[in-house]
Amino acid sequence: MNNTGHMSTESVAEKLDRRQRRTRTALRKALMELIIEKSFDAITLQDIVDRADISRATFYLHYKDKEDLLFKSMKDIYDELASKLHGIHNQDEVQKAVATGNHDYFCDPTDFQHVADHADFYRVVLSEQGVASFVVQVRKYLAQVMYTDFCGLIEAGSESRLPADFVAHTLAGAQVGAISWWLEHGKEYTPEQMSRLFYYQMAFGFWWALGAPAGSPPEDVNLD
Amino acid sequence: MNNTGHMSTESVAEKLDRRQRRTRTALRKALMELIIEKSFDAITLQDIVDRADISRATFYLHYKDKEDLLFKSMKDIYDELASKLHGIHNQDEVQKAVATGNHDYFCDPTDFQHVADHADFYRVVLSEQGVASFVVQVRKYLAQVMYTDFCGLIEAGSESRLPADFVAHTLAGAQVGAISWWLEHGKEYTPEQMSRLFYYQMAFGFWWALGAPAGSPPEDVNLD
DNA sequence: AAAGATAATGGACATCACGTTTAATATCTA
DNA sequence: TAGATATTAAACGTGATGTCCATTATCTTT
Repeated sequence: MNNTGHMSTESVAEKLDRRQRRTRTALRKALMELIIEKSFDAITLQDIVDRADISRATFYLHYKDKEDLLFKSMKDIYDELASKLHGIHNQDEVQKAVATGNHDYFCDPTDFQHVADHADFYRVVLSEQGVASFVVQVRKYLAQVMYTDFCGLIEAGSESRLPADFVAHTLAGAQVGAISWWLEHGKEYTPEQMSRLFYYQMAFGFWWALGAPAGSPPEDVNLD
Repeated sequence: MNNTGHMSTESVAEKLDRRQRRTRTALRKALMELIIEKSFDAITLQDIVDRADISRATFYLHYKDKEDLLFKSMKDIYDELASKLHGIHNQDEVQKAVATGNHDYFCDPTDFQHVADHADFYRVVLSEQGVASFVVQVRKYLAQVMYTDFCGLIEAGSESRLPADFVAHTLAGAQVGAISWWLEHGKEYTPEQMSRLFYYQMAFGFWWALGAPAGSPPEDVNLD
């Protein structure tokens, strides 16, 4: 644990010794390969170093254990998504979108495109054989992004009928559900189509989605 | 693995030797205690048998490994939920509800009440320290229940604008998100209130939830 | 290209949890 | 009570873990 910095991989990769870069790359590649072959729990440290062709002693010079490797590997993918979403989802953008009536803002295929780019990884890691911490982290991250959106939306003048963070976490869960469904059953849909399905569903509700008569939603929510 | 039948626990408990009943009860109780104390991965088999005061040899007479014990223990809780939902969610009931305009049917606190009854368990097992297979199983189970509802709803005469199984999986994910949020941040809400929040959110969509102008939803969905 | 610095290596090691086996003991059911 | 069956402690082999060290390979810098 003497060489393991806390900086994001790519950004400072140049500062690392070429040998260290090679080691880390090989280990992460090996883990990603293995994780789409069998469940994370079933992967042994020896599996990883064998696949990477790195000695076990070297592994411990870089990572604490296989969880540590997993988290730092996931961070790469996670950062990629974050950087794609960065700059898009902030209160200014939301208010601009609302002001101009730009629905496309809320119907953005970035998320689904990102998942499609890492389909094998997400399919496994979000599955029953997957990693609980990752599933939950993804949901929380999405919830946070959505919360920003909704706060911007509310700032734009509307008065929320339900707690914004409740809505955010609910929608984040919905998106994880949609993604999981997509990876397992919805292969015929493109990322663009998925984002449209998802937006329509969440924006207008299931009565509309199912073409059923909803009755009038209440003007105010009374929880008593 | 010679004594481990496939039947649900309670129903045939009487047929087991009293000693076997005692052993299994002790082991399941021990696991449930441990699982709310630390992550499932961190629980060792020795922890379980120590807590249960059962010898390790005996454990293996009943269960294959700790995963096996977990799944059979979870099945108790799972069956409890299933039996509560049984009879409520079938196409006849849905059609009756739609025909009589009974919104309460879709706004049923059973799920949230069940979660509240096992709050400690769900809080841990749905968390980052939790068990991926359980999170996914719960979501899939809820999706299946909802799918039945929606098929009944569509049978009742409406024409769906979005794929019913997509809607089901999305809503199931949303409910998991709502439950997780509730267990961590929404303690002030009762199960009844949660079911109301959830119904309103999912039934009428986030534009309504946030009190923002939605514009008109499209009459038909065009995915091209 | 050489020298000094640093990383990777294989191998050995103690440790731990696992899963199985045994003969003896405790507890059930009939 | 007797026979059947479940539980038990103890010991064992196995395989994965994490650490250490002396040696070798590879880098970076000059």
